[in-house]
Order: sequence, then C-alpha cells, then structure tokens
Amino acid sequence: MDRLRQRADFLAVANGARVNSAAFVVQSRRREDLGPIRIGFTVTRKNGTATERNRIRRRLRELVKRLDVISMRPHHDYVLVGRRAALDRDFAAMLDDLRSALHRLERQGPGSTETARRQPKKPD
RNA sequence: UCAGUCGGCCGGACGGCCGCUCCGGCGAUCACCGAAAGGUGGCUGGAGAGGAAAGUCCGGGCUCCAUCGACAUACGGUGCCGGAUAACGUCCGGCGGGGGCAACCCCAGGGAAAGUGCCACAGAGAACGAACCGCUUCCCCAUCCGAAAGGAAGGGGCAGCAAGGGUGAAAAGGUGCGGUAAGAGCGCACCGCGGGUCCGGCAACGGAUCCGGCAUGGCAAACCACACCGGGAGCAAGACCGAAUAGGGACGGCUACGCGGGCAGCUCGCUGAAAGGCGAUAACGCCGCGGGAGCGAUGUCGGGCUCUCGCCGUCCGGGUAGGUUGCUCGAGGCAAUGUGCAAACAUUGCCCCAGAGGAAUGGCCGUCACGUACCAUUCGCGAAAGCGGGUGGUGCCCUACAGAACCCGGCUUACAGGCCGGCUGAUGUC
Repeated sequence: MDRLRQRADFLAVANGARVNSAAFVVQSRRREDLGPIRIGFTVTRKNGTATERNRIRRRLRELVKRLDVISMRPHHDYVLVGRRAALDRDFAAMLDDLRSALHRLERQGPGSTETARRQPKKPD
C-alpha cells in the first residue's frame, strides 16, 4: 500500500465516487494500471489549526493501518477527507464507520461508474 | 505568616502492542514503478518539535537580480547619552520626567523666537495678547441724612485696571509682602523660566554663582526642517538532471535575404609538380551603420550588455511538468577560568543535538503522579460555628498555548499547572 503524493492524483480521485461519514469523507477511483492500492489524506484549513489538522490526519492514518486489506479493492486510489469530528470521536466507532463506508462504496461502485462521474459535478 | 515585586526553570513520568521519517552498518545485486532523471522494497543499531516551533514586526547570514559604480531625487525607517553586538527599532548601564510607603514600574524622552497648519464644545477672549460680570479716580444727573463741611446708596459719561468671578484640557509665570484711586514683575523675597561664567562628568546632565523682571502656549504618533540608516527580491532564492507541446541553433532542400562595406577563412574557376599565385563571387562568417525589443522605483552621468531582423525534413542545446540538490557544524551548545557594575567578550576542555516535502516525530491501552470536586473516616485547635492537616474511595481533567519547513539574533502575542531564588512592606514569636 502506497501513499498518494501528486496533486494530479488527488484531483483525479476527487472526480470519483464518494461516501460521507461522521468524521470523514471517502473518495475512490479505479486506476488503469496494475499498481498497488494507494491512499491519500486531505485535511483543509477550515478544520482547525496546524496542530489539530495534524492530529486528524494521524488518526485517519491509524484507521487505515488497522483496517484489514481485504476491505479495499486492488488497483484503486482512495482519499480520506478529514472532518473536525475526527478529533475526538471514539476510535472504535470511527473504525466501524470506515468499514461501512467502504462497503457502501463497493455496492455503489461496479456498474455505476457513470453516476459516480456525474456526482461530483453537483457541488460545482 | 500574609501581601507585593523582580528574575530564572519545568511544562507530565514509566511500561506494553502496532507504526512513521532520517542516519550508520550488513545483505540482495535482485524485484517493482517510471519514457528518462530518479524512486521504492529486507534485517539491525542509533536519533527524532517548541518556549514560544506561532505572528512574519525588525536586524543579519546565504542566493539571485546580464556588470552594477557614483551622485541625486523620491520613498521608508530611526531619534536623551554611553556601551554591547555581525546588525538592530534589541540588550545593558546611566541621565531626565511621572507613579508607588518601599522593592520597583512606566515614558514616541531630539527641533515649536525656519516656515505652513490645527486647537472641537463652552467662553468676552485660543495667539498681530482679550474685557462679559467686575474693581477704581474724575465729571454730570437726581434722591435721602445733615445748619454746614461732608456722608450713603442709584443712573449716565470720559478714562484707568486685570486682582476676584465665570468658561475650558489649556487663560499669558506661581505664592507672600509692599505698593496703589483700583491694580499690575510696578518693587522685593522664595520657587520657576531664559542667558552667561565656573566646577564635576567621555556624554546626556547635575551643582554653584551672577545677570535679565521675564508677553512670545499646546500639537512634530500634522506637514516639515535637521542628523543618521536602507539598492531590489526571496529557499516557491538558486544549482544540476530532465518527458510531451510550442519556440531556438546546426545540416540538407526550397530560391528566401534591413542596408552598406571591403576581405578569401569556408566556396568556385584558371594556373602550377607542390608551396603558392591570379581572378570571380559573397547568400555563411567578419566589420560598420540602422531599425525594433529588453535591461535598478526614478532621473542624470559613466561603462556597457543581451536578443532580433525567411520557410519545410534530420540532429543538437535552453526550458516547463517531474526528479535530485540547496539541507543542516552553526555569529552551535555545555562546563570551567579570566575581564567587566552589567549586556557581553576572551581562552581552554568536552559534545554533535530533527531534517519532512500532500509534509515524519504518532495511534491505542495500562499503571502512577499532579490538580480539582464530592463522600467516608480520623487528628489538632475551639464553648460552638468552623478552620487546618492525614488516610481511603469515586468522578472529572486524563492535560494549557500550540507542530520545525533555509539558518541565526531579537521583538510581540498565546499559555492549565508547578518549582526555585533575590528584594520590599506589614504583622507575630524568641
């Protein structure tokens, strides 16, 4: 499992499918190559000061680490967008949130790539 | 003991499980990603946020701005004196003013008789020194008392005055005595102000003394004048490597040339055995001129510099995305000694102490401190209310402010809780 680092990759994933949860938003995108699962984290300025943003990102990273690899699908990029609730939400609850979010993403995923492409246009 | 004041320090500890980044060693010299540059991957040892890492407000180092050099203008900053420093708007030591019983604290603390400007409201008057109420001599009118001289209160006029009242943030030196019709630095004493001389101090300034009766505010965080300082931009600086696309150079072709010049280095012809000679041509190159574009915030002077002046196919160099580097040994820490009131400096010894880059330094849990609230119990003092302390249990907070981003010196702002020391005042005991 690799980290997502390039800005272009983040923008590509932002156009994919997304699922909301209490403490975060999950976005994902299927890649054309055969590379490993890649995951990135986004925590914007409006979530708090640098210290708080760091803490949110670290807790999200820890969530992914605890997750069993099977729940994510190969050759996909994932991005977790942090929310302020991630600061003090119970860790076990957040782990359950992430599992169900990935599950919903999977049901939504196959066959519905076109709805997924249309979805991000709405907020614009 | 209480209250205050100044300075310094810490800012949870230990353990378990699972991770992250960097450095060193070992190992594979292999696999994966990428067009390439380059990156990722194993085991093991070590290191890994702050006092403010923050705000980005000053000062530097470093880097670039084609080569920036002088002068000036503009703009910005600083503004008691001396010292420290690489430098500063910082720090230290003084001086002056203000506050506090004191320790101590605060001060944008140079120039207002160079000039311009402003001073609301109130008030008569707010800066060519003013006269509202008022005070006073004299003259006139008329009333009362009185035999008269004269006295009392009132109105008007010509003058004098600035004491008292009133307004205001501020009213033209202050207080007292003399003086006067009433008054006034009109005169005198003290204080204040200005000037001179002498003494002390490197200086800011202080002290003494003499002279001048002394109208001549406040605001320069209003313009301004004076002195001093500053070229600009920033690690997204800069250096190296390096796709796609657009543009540039070389070669080949098409017959395209800003102007002019002469030249044979390249070219062609003739000649010669060759070296070379003669001639032609000039589109490359060279020289000159010209046009255009670009060159510090601006100007002048100087010195100049770079690019450019046809189109199509192959190769090459600059550059963008991207990658690597810059990147941490430094005005570095700690200790001792010496110098200095101190800031600090010098010498010697020891130490190596984060280097990320969609951004590591963490996540989850346990135990224990610390703090706090409640309950129980117990001890001391006390008539009691209550106060102070110990022990145990439970809950809360399970830490405040806050996350390095090229590096240093400062300033400013934020901060739960705690520790240590100096000094001052009050009270009690011996």
